[in-house]
Amino acid sequence: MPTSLPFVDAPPPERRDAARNREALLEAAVELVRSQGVRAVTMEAVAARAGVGKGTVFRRFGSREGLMAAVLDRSETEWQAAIIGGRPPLGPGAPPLERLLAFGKSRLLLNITHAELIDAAGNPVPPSLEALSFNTMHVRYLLSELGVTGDLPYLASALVAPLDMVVLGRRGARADVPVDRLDAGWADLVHRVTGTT
Amino acid sequence: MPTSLPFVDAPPPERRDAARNREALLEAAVELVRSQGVRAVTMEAVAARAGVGKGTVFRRFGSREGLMAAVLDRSETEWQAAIIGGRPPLGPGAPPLERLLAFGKSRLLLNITHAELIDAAGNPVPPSLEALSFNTMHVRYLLSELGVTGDLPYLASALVAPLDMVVLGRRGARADVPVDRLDAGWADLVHRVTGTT
DNA sequence: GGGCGAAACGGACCGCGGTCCGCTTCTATT
DNA sequence: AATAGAAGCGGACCGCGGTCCGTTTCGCCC
Repeated sequence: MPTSLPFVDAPPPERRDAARNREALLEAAVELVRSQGVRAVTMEAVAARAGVGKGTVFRRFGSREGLMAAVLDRSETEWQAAIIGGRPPLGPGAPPLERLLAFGKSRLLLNITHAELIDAAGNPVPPSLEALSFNTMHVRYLLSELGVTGDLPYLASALVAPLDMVVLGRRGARADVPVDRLDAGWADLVHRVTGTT
Repeated sequence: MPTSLPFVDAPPPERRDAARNREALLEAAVELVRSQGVRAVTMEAVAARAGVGKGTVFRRFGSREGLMAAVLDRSETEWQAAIIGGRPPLGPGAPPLERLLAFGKSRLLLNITHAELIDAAGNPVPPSLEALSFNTMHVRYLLSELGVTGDLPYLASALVAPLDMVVLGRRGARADVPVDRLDAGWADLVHRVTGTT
């Protein structure tokens, strides 16, 4: 008798050695980022440090971007938890507008902090319905709470975009603009879009 | 006696062979893009097609991104001319709001058309005050014409961002969203930001 | 035309991301 | 414990972006 009843059609679990290697690789990657910066994280270096072959890194994470995304995922998950179930004004409990502004500021800071990593993580793999990222979903929800009408998915993307631009640094705001100003600018943008004062 | 008086401190002109090679390389690159797509444009392929060495390509364009930017520059310049001095509503003559909306639609289409190329061109080289790209400068100007007050540089970037997001495809709108909707969404955004109906 | 310094050239070379495939290790089953 | 077949492994190999430096070409001046 199996120790736990599997869900029907559940994908077979990861083999034990595979899981061990995944963990070792992730830890190696995190440590390399911490000690030598994102640029030093080559697939071979990570493999060597984890004591496995290069092929294994690619099997587990698919690509360098995938590996970076996995590294990023740790802090990102934590942050998302703070949004979903944390304390106000980031988490539920505060009025929507306040939450929205807090979200923007927090996301901005996070983007700046993890700029290199986010950049190295690139686009998430699936080119399909990932349009509904966590960020846009959340903003979209807050907009609806605020009673904003219109193409909410689009408006949400449009609001999130300037926050990301800072990181991508592409044809837009530059890093030498002080954070306060970016934050203030975004707040103004939010007010204009939501029609609040 | 020199055939033309040089400007003071003007950088020495390009040597004749250098100019010839630049032209040949650019033509080779354009032709490769046209016939085989952006992905096929490897530095070695371009060099071979132009009948020069690989090193020359790098000397002229610095990097693959630089080369792509140079290729892109051709159509981009033409487009910019249409904005600056073309016929209304894109060019001067139409009311600012109309121009702004025309700009958005046009830019959106252009971004979609040249998506691969723009992506391959990456960030422009100088990480300095390039905050003032042509697009943001123009939007900023139109906003001021509309009498919008506030942090105009920021608002301009924020408006341009969603247009670019389509291309970068990052954590935002996806390619499978119909263009009309992107256009309509952007128009709505403009109205909200500018406080117009 | 000849000579000279500077600019440009070209291709061998390097590092890294990514693939491939023969070999090893795990685990379910009896 | 033995076994079989699937899952995982690893490192040789490839292609491309980018660098380097000895050689060639250019164009100015005599």
